Amino acid sequence: MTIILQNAMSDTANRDRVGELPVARLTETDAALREHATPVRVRRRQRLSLDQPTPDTVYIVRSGLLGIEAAILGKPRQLLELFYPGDIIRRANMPPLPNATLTALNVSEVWRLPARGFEALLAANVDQHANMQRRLGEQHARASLHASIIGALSGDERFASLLIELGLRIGQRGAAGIGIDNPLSRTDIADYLALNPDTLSRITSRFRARGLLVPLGGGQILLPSWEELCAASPIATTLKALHTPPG
Amino acid sequence: MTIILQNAMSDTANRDRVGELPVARLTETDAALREHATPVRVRRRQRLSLDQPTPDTVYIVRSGLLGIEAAILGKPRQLLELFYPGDIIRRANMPPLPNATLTALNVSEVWRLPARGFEALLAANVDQHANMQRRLGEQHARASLHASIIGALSGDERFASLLIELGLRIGQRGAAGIGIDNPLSRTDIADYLALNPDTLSRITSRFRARGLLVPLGGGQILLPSWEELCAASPIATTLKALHTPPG
DNA sequence: AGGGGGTTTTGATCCCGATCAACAGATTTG
DNA sequence: CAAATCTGTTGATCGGGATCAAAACCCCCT
Repeated sequence: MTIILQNAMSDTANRDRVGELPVARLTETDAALREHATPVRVRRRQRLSLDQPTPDTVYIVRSGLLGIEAAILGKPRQLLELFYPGDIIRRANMPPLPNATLTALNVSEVWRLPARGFEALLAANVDQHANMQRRLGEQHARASLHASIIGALSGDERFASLLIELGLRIGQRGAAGIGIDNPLSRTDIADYLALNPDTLSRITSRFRARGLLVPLGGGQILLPSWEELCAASPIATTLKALHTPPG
Repeated sequence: MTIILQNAMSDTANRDRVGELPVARLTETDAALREHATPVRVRRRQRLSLDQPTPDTVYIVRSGLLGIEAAILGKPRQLLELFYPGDIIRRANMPPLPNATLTALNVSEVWRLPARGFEALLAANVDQHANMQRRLGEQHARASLHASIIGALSGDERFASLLIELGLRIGQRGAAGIGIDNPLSRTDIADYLALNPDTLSRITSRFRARGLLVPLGGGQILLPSWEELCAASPIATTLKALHTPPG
């Protein structure tokens, strides 16, 4: 089982992804952006300033996974949003909470460009503008859905929803199920789902017992039954719509 | 106390608002939009379709208060987002949940325009584009903050946060405190804060006992002590930043 | 005044997830 | 290798909000 999965993962070229490609494809749109952008490679856990160097910097995710962390007063840390390849990150789109920081949850590459340059690029090209508008719209929808998830779903349902999201985004279909490489840490997941780590641990045990989740060492997990997993989340179809590219 | 408040409210021209004007001012930007838009006047509780008549219709709020309602499966109905004058509403920015509908929470006026026309307008005018971009960014930030509120704050803190938001947006400063006219129904508030009506009732009783909230008949409420109210929410400063116009 | 239907309130109880504490691995450090 | 530290697990207990049911209050009627 493990071997099959690792084969699938080492074979980067042929892997049959469930969701989007991990690295955004380089289209003409990207090429135009690229000219004005500074590529930044970040390691795991590295923080990116949102207020430096220019007042409003725009980041575009090329590969990897990033997230916005914030904390309210004496409340536990929260992971407000996850960013996947193609996503657009800017301070103005995030709540002005103190200590809001952009953190790489995995080794990632982002393109940094000043807000002015970004706006100018959009103005110059109609297609590009529509494309970015669509992406920003999707991200808004995801933020809104996240509130819905946290507000209405039980712990188990929230966790199932996250697994579905990760499966669609960074999952790789193997013979034994869908494998996910290098996911969030336990604490990250707890902060994202507004649960505490203790509770999350109980939930994962329950999922393991139900056969929905198989931990393979090294931060890799396997989802043996996609159908059952989807049945465990009341918003599976919505997640599929939001996390699968329209193609 | 009541008399003072009603004076303040009947005197529409001179009222000293805490937050934004209830009706967006008619700037040049608006004038350009106006040419391509169909004004729609809606009554309380009226629903607006988001998928009709064109696949992606854009609404711009001119006055009043609207909200997105949605429900997950057997879960209780949720109020995902509130829209104030100047806000931009489009289907693509909302999660593709079944039964997601745009509802007027108060008598309102919106401008309806087809997505294509909206995009074309933005492309034509740089200032307009920047302005809309800023508004959409703010709305995204509010959606994200809402997830944060629901995920991290207690019932009392959530309610205090909502009162602060409403005070900033539609509150009117009077001698006895800040008055709010025609707020959301009990159920609306509960759905927005991800609480159930029973719990919300207990919270309001508590607020009344603490002297933070005075109900005046006819859907009007009074916030006698703005400072104490702000102290009851850990995100008061963030709310002020998001719900006060930069001017 | 007296109904009648809806909403808000209140009381009693329950349950999910938080909290606290102790322990087990894993990783780092001397 | 052992000490230290961080992360994840498990058990016991607690509490905030949910749930259910009944009473009180509104508002509109005629």
